[in-house]
Amino acid sequence: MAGGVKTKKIDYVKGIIDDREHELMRMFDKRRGGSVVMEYESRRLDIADIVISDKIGIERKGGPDLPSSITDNRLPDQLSRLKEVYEVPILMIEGLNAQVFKETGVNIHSIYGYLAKLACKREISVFLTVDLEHTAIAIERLAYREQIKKTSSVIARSCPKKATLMEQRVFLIEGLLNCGDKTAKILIDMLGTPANVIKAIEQTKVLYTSTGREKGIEGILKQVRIRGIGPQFILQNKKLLFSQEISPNIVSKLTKQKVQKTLI
Amino acid sequence: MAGGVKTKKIDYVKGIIDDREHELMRMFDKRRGGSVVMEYESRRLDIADIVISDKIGIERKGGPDLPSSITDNRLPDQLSRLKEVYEVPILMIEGLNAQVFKETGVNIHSIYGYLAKLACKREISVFLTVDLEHTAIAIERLAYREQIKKTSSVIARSCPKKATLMEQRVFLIEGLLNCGDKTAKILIDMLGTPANVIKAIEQTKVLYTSTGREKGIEGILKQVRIRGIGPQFILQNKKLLFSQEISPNIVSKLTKQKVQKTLI
DNA sequence: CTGTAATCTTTATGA
DNA sequence: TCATAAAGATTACAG
Repeated sequence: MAGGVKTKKIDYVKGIIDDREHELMRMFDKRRGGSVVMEYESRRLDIADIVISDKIGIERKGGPDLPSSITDNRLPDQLSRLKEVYEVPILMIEGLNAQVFKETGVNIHSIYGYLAKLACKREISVFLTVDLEHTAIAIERLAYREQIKKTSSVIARSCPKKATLMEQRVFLIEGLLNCGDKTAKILIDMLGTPANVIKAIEQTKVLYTSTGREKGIEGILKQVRIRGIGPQFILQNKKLLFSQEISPNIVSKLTKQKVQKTLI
Repeated sequence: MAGGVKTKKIDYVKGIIDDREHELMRMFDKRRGGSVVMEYESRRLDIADIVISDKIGIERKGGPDLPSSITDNRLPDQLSRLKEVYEVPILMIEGLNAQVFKETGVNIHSIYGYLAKLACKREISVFLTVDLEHTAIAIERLAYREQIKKTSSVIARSCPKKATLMEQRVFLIEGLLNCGDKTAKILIDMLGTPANVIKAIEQTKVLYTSTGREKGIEGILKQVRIRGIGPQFILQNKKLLFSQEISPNIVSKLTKQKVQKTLI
């Protein structure tokens, strides 16, 4: 191992930083060498301080600067523009501590009142960091999540390799919408295999009243009388399993079409 | 003004506080006399630490406690319950400072990684305070806003999106054997829908050498050239999806056969 | 949640 | 065809 060229894995993320944010850029430079490195582009930005993707725009606000920027209405203005442009607008507050409140003569109530408003309206995500370095780390993490990790990984679905076949099947079917282990177990048990469960969902029809409201279901799954399997279950999972309406884009469209065409 | 009985205007707000939050209650007691006084009720709460209305539930987390509660999955659990019950779930982080990070052995990246996730998903509001007193102030402000001011407080429920359809699909396909988020994402992307992935697995054959060793695969998935999809992947998942060789027994065999027979 | 190490699978290469 | 090594992905575990 000694002398070996054991290469550590490095992920590169991109971002655009307002050209006035000198310290932040220096900090990113300094942090090169970590497991995630930020390859930023410096540019004059009107709306945000840092942009990570089309969706995510960040307004960075130093703790000492926060109170005054609230009272003179600068921050609310910036944020209202931010939220109009970015789907995920983030206010990043850096280094807010007791000291800050001591020094500024601003009424504490106005500051927390404003933060309370943000929390209630839920239009902006508030992100707090301790100091400049942590701000950089936080931005790296946001970029990593947005650019590298992408797939939700909402719950890391690690099905133990040593599980029985039945357990693995239940686990798979649990991935359906509105389906916990209980429902999954019964479905597998009734229909035999996961493939049959899929097929059953495909072949089950939703019945409507004359006014267009869902009335019930018709088909195989009607006979499986368990709570939780009704029109909603069928509709949602049909969409999940079969709907073609989405346009993903990792691979070239041509290759994709070629591959999909070979499916019978 | 001197000697006059000019009564200061006082607003009274109400809240329910978990009976284990002693310091917080003491702090509210101490603050009586301010322009907003909290008339709290102490009660054992299961899912929040402070409740301000049927809409707003607050989970209070001390800075020093934050890192560990993330790594052992306590916080994610608490928050997921919180957001199920309250329309406006709030995580209140108190006294997060440099000291805190020094003391815990937890990786900084983990903490900001989790906060980044919260910010991106926008399911809960994060509220930061400097210390206990400020936590009390913040809660007063929230309550004031909700109970007294009332104006337009309630959220626009902007993006209720729990997860995108794509994420749900990846989640489902991850249930296959030897399939993590990477492989799942590519499969969905290539084949369009989960149903197509299943179909593709069904239609892919495993090739053997004359001596009976697995040589490769033939079919649609051959064209999806990614590491991780070979004979093993096909064999294991075919068994998972299609093999009928198992006999579970929740339901009577007769019913089961009747149901399965109706599948085309 | 992140980092790292261990394990497994496919793929490329050489005999 | 077999054997081995390299590359990539997933799983398990610790902090």
